[in-house]
Amino acid sequence: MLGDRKLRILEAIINDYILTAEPIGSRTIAKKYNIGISSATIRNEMSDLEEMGLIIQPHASAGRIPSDKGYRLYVDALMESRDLPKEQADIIYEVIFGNINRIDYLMRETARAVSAMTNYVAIAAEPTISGTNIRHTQLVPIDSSSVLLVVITDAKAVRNLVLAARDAPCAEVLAKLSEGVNERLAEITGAGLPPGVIAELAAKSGADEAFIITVAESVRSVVAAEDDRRVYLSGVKNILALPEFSDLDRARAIVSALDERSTLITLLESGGGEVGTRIIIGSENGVDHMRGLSLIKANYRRGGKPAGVIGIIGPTRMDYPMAVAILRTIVQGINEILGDDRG
Amino acid sequence: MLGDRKLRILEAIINDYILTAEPIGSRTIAKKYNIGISSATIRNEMSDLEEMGLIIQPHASAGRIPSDKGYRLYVDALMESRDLPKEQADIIYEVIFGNINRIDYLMRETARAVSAMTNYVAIAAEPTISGTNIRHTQLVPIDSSSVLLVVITDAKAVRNLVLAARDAPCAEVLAKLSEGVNERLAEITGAGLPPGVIAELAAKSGADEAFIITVAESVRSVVAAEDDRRVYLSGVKNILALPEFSDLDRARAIVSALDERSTLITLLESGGGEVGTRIIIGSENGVDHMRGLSLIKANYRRGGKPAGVIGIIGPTRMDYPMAVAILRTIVQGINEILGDDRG
DNA sequence: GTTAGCACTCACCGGCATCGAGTGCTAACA
DNA sequence: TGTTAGCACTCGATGCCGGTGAGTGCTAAC
Repeated sequence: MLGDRKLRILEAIINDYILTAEPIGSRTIAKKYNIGISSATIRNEMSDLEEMGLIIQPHASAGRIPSDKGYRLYVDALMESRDLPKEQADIIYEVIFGNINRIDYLMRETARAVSAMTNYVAIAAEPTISGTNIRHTQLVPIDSSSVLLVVITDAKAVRNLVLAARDAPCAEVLAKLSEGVNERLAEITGAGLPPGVIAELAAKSGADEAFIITVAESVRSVVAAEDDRRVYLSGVKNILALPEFSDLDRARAIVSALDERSTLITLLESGGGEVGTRIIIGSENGVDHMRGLSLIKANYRRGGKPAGVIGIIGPTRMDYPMAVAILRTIVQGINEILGDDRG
Repeated sequence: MLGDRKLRILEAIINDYILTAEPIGSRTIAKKYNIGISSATIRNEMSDLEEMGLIIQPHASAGRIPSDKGYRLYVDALMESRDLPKEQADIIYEVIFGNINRIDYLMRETARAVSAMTNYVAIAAEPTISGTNIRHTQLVPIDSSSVLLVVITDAKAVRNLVLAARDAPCAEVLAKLSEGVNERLAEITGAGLPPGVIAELAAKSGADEAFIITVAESVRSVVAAEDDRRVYLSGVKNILALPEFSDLDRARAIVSALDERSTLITLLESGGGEVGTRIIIGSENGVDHMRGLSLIKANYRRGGKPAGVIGIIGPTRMDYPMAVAILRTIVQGINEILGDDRG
């Protein structure tokens, strides 16, 4: 049915299209990729491939381009993974280890490095808080009318929240209250806040009950805030440089989509949160404006729990082997850093 | 020299060009804006205006468009400031007060609201840390090998830094160390770190000297990190919708420029950091790719010190009165929140 | 000083012919 | 039966051409 020769022709079409972004004809294949058969034979095979839906003819007298289905076959069966050249891997590790102690820096610089290396769009996102556990909270005095609440999760994500208070408690009280909140984290973040806990915390710390309630609600709100994750995007300009988006309307649609945080998050959620590298081709993603784009994403983790996601967005004809190799190297590096959890 | 009639013609040209983005001819002015003189007379006046460099003829047989110099005159002398309709002001206040306790939320949502209301690009940035004073630091335990350092400035900006430590001190020690660091902030952030301070902190807290040095260096690095400010950008898509950027190359240049954090920061720095609203027209900004764009920016402040900046980026023919009105309302709202500093 | 009239310029648009890449089909060949 | 050469056909891209209309500058009259 799908003989070896057909596969090699499909591969040739895809490889050429990745390079040139132009429809490719039978004669070109025969000349450039010496498969040892004539253009006429290739024409017959291409006709079959088109019937199978693996390639498409954009208009009657043009060459063929791969369809989404064709790419799917390619990444699933044909593509061979590639190792990154050492220099590139070194750059990645340099970026990662140079930003160890700043999770936001790490994400930002990683996204930057990826977009620079691939010439596609890179996207990085922190994990959602909800679902993971809170490891620690801390109240920090700012001034007489405001207090900073710091929340740290198992995945080392940090959230800050400034609380307004009529008369903010002094540093000592805040320290005791922090301690108390940490001891009772399960209750505070749990379903129904038992009333006894408030009283207990008040007794222990000496803080106002109203203030304690504010704190408790704030901690809960942090956990509940699904959309409160930083998303880092880099390389939008690269998309505009691609020939397939020289149509201004398409370009506008893409930029609009990338301009919208919620779209990005939807995109990153698509295809689930499991481990490993996932490739989402063309219209497989849920976002309509992103038809001509593919997404390669990988989740990184800390202590077995998902800790964030990194993705590469490019045209469907993107260089999948290269992008996958880069993504794998990065996730490995980040896991290495996050993983040294000796606690 | 620059008679009243000439000014009215210039104003008509600018107003029309703001609306239509098309070169405007003498006949149109005569018909649409009944100034009471014929198109021939207007032609003569326009010829004079062009000689003065206030308007430009894009090509021989086209109408005139305002030059950067023309806009300058307009915003400096002709433009009358406008008050925002109540509904719009209400939206702004709602956004601001709905995000009081999250400085990053506040910036993000404000930028979003501004870009939605103006149909231009909105940009918001935290202040640089350096130059302002640190109000408080706090060490928070994460796990056995890492500690979170929280730094709060006078402007309520918060920075987090995860420190790696071979054996992280326990919560109690960290609390004492935090206290000590806060007492000695001036020395720690000052020019040369006196060696006695380290020993003193070690004695007081019981922490390792090596760890204390790490902490001190980290606090100093936060102060030194000029570029460590969050920049929020919203509405890039709006730029692409403008007719003047239907040329793909121009669009690419703009998106590239906006894609680059450093460009944005340069842009926001241009024109100094003083109070009030500042309008930077066309090529007056330092960034070359931004020739066709104007920036309106305003610094907001807390307790008399600069606390960040908000800007609107649009085409040179942007609706300046509207943008200025929106910006003023926002800055007022933010100052109101940040200003309630009873400490 | 203002206005009417006029010749001139030039971007824009639609129509038209040309060109070339690529296909599908048929017939011949191994 | 699979492969190949040849050929007519399709259709987007390119470039040329003339018409159209908006707008100007200049001159002469009011």
